[in-house]
Amino acid sequence: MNKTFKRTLITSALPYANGPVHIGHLAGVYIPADIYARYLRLKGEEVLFIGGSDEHGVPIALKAKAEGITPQEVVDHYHAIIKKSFEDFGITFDIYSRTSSEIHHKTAAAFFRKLYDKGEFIEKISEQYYDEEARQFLADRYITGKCPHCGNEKAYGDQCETCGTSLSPLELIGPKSTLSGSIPVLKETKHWYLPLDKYEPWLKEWILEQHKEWKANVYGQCKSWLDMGLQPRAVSRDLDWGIPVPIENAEGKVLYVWFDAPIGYISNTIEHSPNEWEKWWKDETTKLVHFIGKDNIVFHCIVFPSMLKAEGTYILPDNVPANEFLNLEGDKISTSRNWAVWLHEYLEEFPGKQDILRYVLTANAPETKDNDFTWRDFQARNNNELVAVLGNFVNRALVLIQKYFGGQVPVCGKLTSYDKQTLDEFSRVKNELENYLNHYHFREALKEAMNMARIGNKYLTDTEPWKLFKTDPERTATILNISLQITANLAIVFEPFLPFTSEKIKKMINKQGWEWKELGRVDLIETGHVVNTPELLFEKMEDEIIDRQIKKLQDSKKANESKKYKTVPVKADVAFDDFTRLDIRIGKVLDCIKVPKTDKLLQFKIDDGLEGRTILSGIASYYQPEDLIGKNVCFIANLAPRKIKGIESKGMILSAENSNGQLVIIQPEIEVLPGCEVK
RNA sequence: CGCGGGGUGGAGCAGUUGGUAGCUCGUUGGGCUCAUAACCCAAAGGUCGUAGGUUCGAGUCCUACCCCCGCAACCA
Repeated sequence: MNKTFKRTLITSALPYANGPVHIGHLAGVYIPADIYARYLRLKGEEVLFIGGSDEHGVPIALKAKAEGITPQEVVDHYHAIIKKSFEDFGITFDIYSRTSSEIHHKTAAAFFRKLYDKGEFIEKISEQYYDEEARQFLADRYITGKCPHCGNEKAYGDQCETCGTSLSPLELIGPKSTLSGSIPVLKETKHWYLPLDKYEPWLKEWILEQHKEWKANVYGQCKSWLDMGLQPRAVSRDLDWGIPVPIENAEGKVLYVWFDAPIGYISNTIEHSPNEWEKWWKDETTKLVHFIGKDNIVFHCIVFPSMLKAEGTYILPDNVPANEFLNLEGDKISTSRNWAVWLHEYLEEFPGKQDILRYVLTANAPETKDNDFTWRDFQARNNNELVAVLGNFVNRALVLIQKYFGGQVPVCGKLTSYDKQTLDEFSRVKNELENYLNHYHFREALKEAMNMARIGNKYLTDTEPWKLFKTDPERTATILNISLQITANLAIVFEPFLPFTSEKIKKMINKQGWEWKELGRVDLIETGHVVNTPELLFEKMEDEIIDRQIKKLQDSKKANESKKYKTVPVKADVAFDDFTRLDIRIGKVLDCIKVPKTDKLLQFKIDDGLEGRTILSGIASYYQPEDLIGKNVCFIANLAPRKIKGIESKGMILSAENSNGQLVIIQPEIEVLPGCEVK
């Protein structure tokens, strides 16, 4: 904590190159990282800001297969889009590289090899499902089968979405590969594990004792993991896309993505400065900061540090300011559902308006909890804050100078106590601002920056130079001189947040480049200097533009749903006799309650015309229990009973699954007696 | 009793080590007219999720409960 650092190494999570990047990426990781990097550079500190694409792993391999191209072609495509999006948004990476690069392959392999030679890995042989048709081992997620708990036919190898229990692929009844549809076979495979349990005592000391200052969400997450106890984690996979495991007899095995990806930070540093990269990674006076989203906390706080520790010569992160998630119009951002604002599309539709998005995403950044991005909020913040406060002040100051002094900076006379008070206020805000930035509170920092513009507006309104000009031109000169100095200060203070705007201001006042330490000075622009004709920094955003964006989102969602929905092929024929063995009936819901401690389960008491029965059904997400009471439902009466959550369920309530996954119960068209058979 | 984060005026959020709640936007009224009907001032509006407890005093500590979000090999 009390360490004095000489330089700062900033890393930002490597985006996965199987799709473009959206506002969530920007808000959670890249904008905060960029603000921090720009701020430190402006202070004249030595900074290196690292980014890059994460290009290995199963999903990319699968996407390539599905599209009939090579994985390299997939990542080439998205890497280019992602890289350009970041550039266009002014994310000032010192290097943005990629994990498919040769240098990364070499670095990651060497890293693995060193740990291997040091004996830091455990070797384990286990049985895993293998798809003989696709000729590869299957990740848990790519195996489906019947859930042993609730009987759902479409449970995944890692989890059953219907009853929510987590599974291992071996538990699935009748497993099937989602790749080829074939039945996978168990095959022995050898993998290397990093024994995280070995590092547990050290991690506890390092995080829980020495880094109490980490953000609550980060610290809490780590504590939770450490308290639960750590398990060895596999660092290799059976796959043909990735970095080959660099030891003998390891054909067909690659480094697992999470092992390879963080090493990308190192490789990219080497690529950027091959001769002095070690000063960034192996010198205790370097401050290492990882900017990530909350899904990456465990990798960056527990796994990667353990890797670095095992290697032995690297420094560890000083802080990991992870953000929570950004939602969009009330819904989770989702690539597969196309519920997102894509950066490359935003840039096309709002050319030159990067700073508006940078502003909105910073002002509403999910720093302490998940936040919501809405287009209405986007519009309001643009119109009421950027236009009305910042843009307006700069415009006022410059227009007044044009009007009264022909654009030539007038003499600053004696300062009144009000002038001094204003400037004092300025330095107070400056201190606050720095404090926030130093502690990664970018949302608050931005608010303080805006306060500087507010101070400017208030200053003009209070001093009323337009009234004074006739009677007291000297005083007017002083006021406008100060107003212009304030404008120059705004150019400095907004540089980390709104770099394009800052640049525009500098252009208008016909000046270039100040350092952060000059913030608060009132002699930034000398008397007699000529400023350029002012133009508007921001424009009002009309309703139609916003409405169009909202409509676009809704349309793409709809299109996506109908496109995605495919009628499932009809299953193999069954004999009539088999059909008659199934006893389907109508029952009346006597009572319905939610099963405690579950998300999806409803417990039904059904009048079946006999002694009544209890049935559990996983439809709580779609129905209020009380709404179902008194309804007729269709159920299978002779399904073997099964205990779920300790309650015996006798039968199964039938429902139809809509394209969006919604379950809708089947009801008879008119009221029928409980216990009627369905034929 | 799985774990973590969150639950503060209409909306979005601050509240550092406990001392009777702040900010931005919105609303209402007023002022001003240099400015993109922008700006400035003022007011209204909160029993800080609920119930207990510790304390002279709690949004801030403790206990229980409720609600929202997320939770490891796809995703910031």
